[in-house]
Amino acid sequence: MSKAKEAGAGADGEREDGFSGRIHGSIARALGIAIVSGKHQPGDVLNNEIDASEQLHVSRSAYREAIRILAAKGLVESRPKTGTRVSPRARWSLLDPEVLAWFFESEPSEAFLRELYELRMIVEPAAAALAAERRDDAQLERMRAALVAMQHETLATEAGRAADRDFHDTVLEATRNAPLFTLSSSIGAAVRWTTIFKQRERELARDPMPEHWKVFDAIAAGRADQARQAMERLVNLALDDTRAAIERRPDR
Amino acid sequence: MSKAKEAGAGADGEREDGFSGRIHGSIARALGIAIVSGKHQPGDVLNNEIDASEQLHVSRSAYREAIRILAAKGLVESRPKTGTRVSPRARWSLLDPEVLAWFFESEPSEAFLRELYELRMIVEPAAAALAAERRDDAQLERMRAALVAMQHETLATEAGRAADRDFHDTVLEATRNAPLFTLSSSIGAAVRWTTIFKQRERELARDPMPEHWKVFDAIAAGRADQARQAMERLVNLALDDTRAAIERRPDR
DNA sequence: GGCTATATAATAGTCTGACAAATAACGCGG
DNA sequence: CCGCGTTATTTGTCAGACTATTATATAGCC
Repeated sequence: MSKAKEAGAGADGEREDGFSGRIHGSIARALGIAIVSGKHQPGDVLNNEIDASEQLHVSRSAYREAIRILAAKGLVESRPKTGTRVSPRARWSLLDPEVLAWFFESEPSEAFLRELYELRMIVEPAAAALAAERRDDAQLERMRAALVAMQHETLATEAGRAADRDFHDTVLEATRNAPLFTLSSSIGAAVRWTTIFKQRERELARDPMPEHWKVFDAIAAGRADQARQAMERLVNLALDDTRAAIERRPDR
Repeated sequence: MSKAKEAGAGADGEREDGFSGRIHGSIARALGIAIVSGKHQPGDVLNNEIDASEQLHVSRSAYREAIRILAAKGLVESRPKTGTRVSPRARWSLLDPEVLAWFFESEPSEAFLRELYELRMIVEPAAAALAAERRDDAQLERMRAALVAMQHETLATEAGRAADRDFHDTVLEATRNAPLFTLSSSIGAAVRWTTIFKQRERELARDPMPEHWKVFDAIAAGRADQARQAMERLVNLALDDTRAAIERRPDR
């Protein structure tokens, strides 16, 4: 009863958007989702800071910090007198992990998914080829361990998915190319959110292990072209499964 | 005497870091550069908000907003009691346009440049191939116009460089792949900062127009493979010139 | 009448100072 | 030696006032 702030509850407070932690973070998230989902279109002007912060029942500074986050990711742009408006899509940092996550929170469009896979199809095979030339023994060992774990756990368990992630991350790390690593890592993580979806749909999609092992073998043997082709098949396989899952459930 | 704030001047204020505009922006920039240049290493803890904002002669809120920007780009992470610390490099948004710009402000390492070109070498040829399949007439016309302008102005003038940018941007746009567009656009812009450098060094580097026209012709003809190969040669050419410029002036 | 300089108003930007919440580190007691 | 509450430090949040910027409207000038 002492702290009037957040006990509030009832019908007025509208900040029960899930978890939270920091207020500015959750507001940025909420606004970010509203933007990438098209609820706020590029060009739209947001409410001024005073009104907006009042409606959200937060202080102006917290709201402003949220806006700074969105601005840093290219989603909005603020200027005095004009206000804060949603930036054109071309400026959005579409590969930022958080932005990507926001996309996947409100069922991304099929077109966007396709584009993401297309990018993955460009980047990951090339990464595998580089990895074949540059990996060291320790990395190779981590890849093998990850695949073994993945095989035992399958993609149905969290541990299995973690192992999958670990394998791909190690491949990227082995390219010794930092920008490539961050890029592909974001995409991979985002796309792999659909793995759960995919898994839920078709009882168990095609077994991905053979293709994974082929990638591994090629990298271990130092055969760049072979690694590239194997990774191409692997991504294509994932794309097929995801596409099938989407077509079977066009629930919106 | 009324406004005690910014008259200050003299030897105490240390915020003359170039242009500015918004304070939080310039502080984010300054800190960002300090981080990407290695002045603040990953793991390092920044001064607490009160001390830091005092040292910079800004309010705590302005400083906090700067930190939010850096956090949004993955450069730092703050938690109560522990403070704000520089994140491991793996979390940095290396492809964010601003982060990239900060890198290029403090002479990026040769290794980083190499990695960027490597990524460009992966992405841009693939983009050219897609563009060959998907471009429409209007885009084709813009590419031609850009190349004509580029040919007249040469890369020595700002107008010429703008035309170059325009050509590459249109190629990317023609892929009709938004993530690919933002990605390659950032890289291209960043790498093209070195064009000035490159141009300054060798009186005039090799004429880039023939390769540009070959890319254009292939895209116009709808020959994906040919476009890919032409773009490969183009990027390779740029890489060679840049490398030559770096080796000739290892001034730091 | 059309153009330019100026006033106006609306908005983000900044500052100050206080209090709240989280949590790592410490110390106390079992 | 280990668990558990206490404390200190730091970020997080709040409130309200004032400043700077700029788009728009207005008035003045040619």
